[in-house]
Amino acid sequence: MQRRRSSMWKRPKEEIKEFLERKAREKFGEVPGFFVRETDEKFGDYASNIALVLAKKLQKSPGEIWEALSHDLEKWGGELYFSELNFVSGFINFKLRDEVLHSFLNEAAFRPDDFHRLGIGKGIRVNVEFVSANPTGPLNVANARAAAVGDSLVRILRAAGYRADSEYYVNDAGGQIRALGGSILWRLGKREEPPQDGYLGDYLVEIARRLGEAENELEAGSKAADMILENQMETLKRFRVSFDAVTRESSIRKSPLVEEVKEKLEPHVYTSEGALYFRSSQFGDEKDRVLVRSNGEPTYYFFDLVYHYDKFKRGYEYMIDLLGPDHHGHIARMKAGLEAMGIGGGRLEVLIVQQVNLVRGGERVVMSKRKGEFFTMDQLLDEVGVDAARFFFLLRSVSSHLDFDLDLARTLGRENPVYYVQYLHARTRSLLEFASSRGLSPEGADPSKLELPEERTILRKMLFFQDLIEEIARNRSPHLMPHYLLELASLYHNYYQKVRIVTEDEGLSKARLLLSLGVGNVVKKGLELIGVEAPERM
RNA sequence: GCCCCCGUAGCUCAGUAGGAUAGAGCGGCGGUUUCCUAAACCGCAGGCCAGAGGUUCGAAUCCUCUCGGGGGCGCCA
Repeated sequence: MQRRRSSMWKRPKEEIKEFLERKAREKFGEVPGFFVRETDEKFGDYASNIALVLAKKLQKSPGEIWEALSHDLEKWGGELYFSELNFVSGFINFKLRDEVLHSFLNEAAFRPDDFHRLGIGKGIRVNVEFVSANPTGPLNVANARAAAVGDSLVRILRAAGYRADSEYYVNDAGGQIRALGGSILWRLGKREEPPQDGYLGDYLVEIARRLGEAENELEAGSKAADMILENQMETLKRFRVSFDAVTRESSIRKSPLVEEVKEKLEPHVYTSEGALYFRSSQFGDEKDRVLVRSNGEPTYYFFDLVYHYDKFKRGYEYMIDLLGPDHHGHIARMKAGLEAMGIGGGRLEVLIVQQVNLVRGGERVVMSKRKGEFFTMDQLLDEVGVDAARFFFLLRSVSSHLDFDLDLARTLGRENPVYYVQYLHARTRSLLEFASSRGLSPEGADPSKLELPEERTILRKMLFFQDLIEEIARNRSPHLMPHYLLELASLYHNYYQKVRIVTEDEGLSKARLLLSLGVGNVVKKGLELIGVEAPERM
């Protein structure tokens, strides 16, 4: 990848935070955790609680802390950054100079591919594993949610400067593949009944037909799994999700790391009733777990440990796994295993992605997994399209159950948030086109002509885009992106309605076009980071 | 019984490494277009942040308990 031209731009929030931290340390020694973050417009642009936090620690009044810092703060940032600096009810409030906002506007307008990039990830390698569905059937809506969240998280981590990779784990070995194979043989008429834990969905009819012939369960199962995996990947590709790596359990089973993991865990195992147990309870799990069954077959858990060890060996500093709510019991034992192997449980972060309920006509769509009746990801995409699906899945925090309103997702209009945001982009583009037909462009515009309070509010919001990327990356909370975009869209739509952009005043028109270009670029980038298209026209 | 998630406006949800007067959308009601996209905008109404204690200068946010909804507790994955 080509190294991008670095810009003169420095993020005010970061600068302010660093300065406060340094100064406070000089004067008071250790500094407890404090924040600098965007604040309500009536207070300024950024606010910090450092005086409150230090006051508590040092048994002083916040006013004394402010007294000690204000002079240096004024001296350092008075020229560069702040037009106003004040101390209200314990908070230090910063109002940025308009020039700072204008400078970011130029970044957003004229460096549309780079204006959002941060260095906070410092090139740290992060592996994000998601979906990892069993290759026994089509992907469902829960997989779709995980795909939307995981893929967006990877995109945003990269924007923040992490070296993030996406990964898909395939459980193409073990009992379920035999069950799948048995189900295929049944469909091929080679056995009377499906296996007890077999798969009864109609999709296997087609798979069996394509397979044509199979000698035994295992052959049928593994070939069918390959076909199903291929179908899953096509669905994901359609959803604009691709993976940097697809790792198969079957290859993990053959890996030399199996022996290595055994050795690492050796000091922490014991045998009971013929099974090999790992003392995971000594590493924070609630009870010990079986690594090797009494029949000699290692458990899924064991291979999962090998798999994570493999990821670690591949050089990842952090491993983020997106799992379904039925896997929360898995977290403690995985961390315990990593801890025992000397990797450290802290390297593994598990995001439990809560369930999805489809809603149509105000009623929940009932799905019966047992009968093989479920709403597939493909059906969802057929019905609402990729953009709406991705946007809707991102709208809620992963820990919340999500009600997906199929009717709303297909609605064209204000009530459908995805169109509301996309429309903003289309609107700015068509505006620029219109202006261009009048010989007007944002090139060389003077942003200081943007004097309306509404304009400053929008500029401020644009500036927060970078802080948003930081927050999403740090807290693994991609759902903040659609919320931000909705807010920005609301500000601009409101402004557009109120103010004429292209007027007789050329200077002012150019400045407003510059603003529009910048807003459009921010929206486009924001949508791109969650995998949603930004149409030029609607 | 134990564990995880959730409980905030009529509905769906943001806000939870404690911070300033709790936000948004939808839905409801009432308005806006000779003008760059009305897939838009404006106004109004709507809250004991499930409940009770506690910690704190300060709690929707942290701790304890209770209630309600969902999910999980296998030598399945």
